[in-house]
Amino acid sequence: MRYWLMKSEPSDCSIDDLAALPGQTVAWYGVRNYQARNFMRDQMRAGDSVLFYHSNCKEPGIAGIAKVSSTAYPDATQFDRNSKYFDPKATPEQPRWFNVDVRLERKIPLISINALRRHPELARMRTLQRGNRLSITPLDPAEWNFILKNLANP
DNA sequence: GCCAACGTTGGC
DNA sequence: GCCAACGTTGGC
Repeated sequence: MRYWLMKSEPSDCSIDDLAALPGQTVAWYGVRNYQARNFMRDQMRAGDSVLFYHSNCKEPGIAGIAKVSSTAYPDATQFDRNSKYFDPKATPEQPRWFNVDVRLERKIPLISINALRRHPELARMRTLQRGNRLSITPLDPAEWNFILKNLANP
């Protein structure tokens, strides 16, 4: 079982948007970065734990706890001409992009990026590194445990 | 809305 | 296969 941090722009899908969806589950479509795709396609399994992170917004930070609820399957938006995620080079026979489903476990009081930066235990998190842009990053179990124990208590 | 950092593209 | 130009990300 692995641990992940997944970024979502609240203007696109916020934690409250996720909570309002049927089954509180969302297809994590629209990832168009090969490294992030490979994480989903090759390493994610149902039951993996996820930190749901709000990015590119007024208060960036961890907004909830979630779980991966499916293995990866072809991202439907790559075939949709009307989608901004349409990829003319992708075909159903040779899909390029994949997504998993993510289900909300619980919303938590926002752990801001500043709060995360305050803890030396988390200094190695990819999301906190300068210039990091990956929207999906693995977490060390120790980082997950630290955050859950110290920062995400109900 | 600025801009540094990074990924991708495409000419050569 | 190099690398300059370009587009995107995302914190500030």
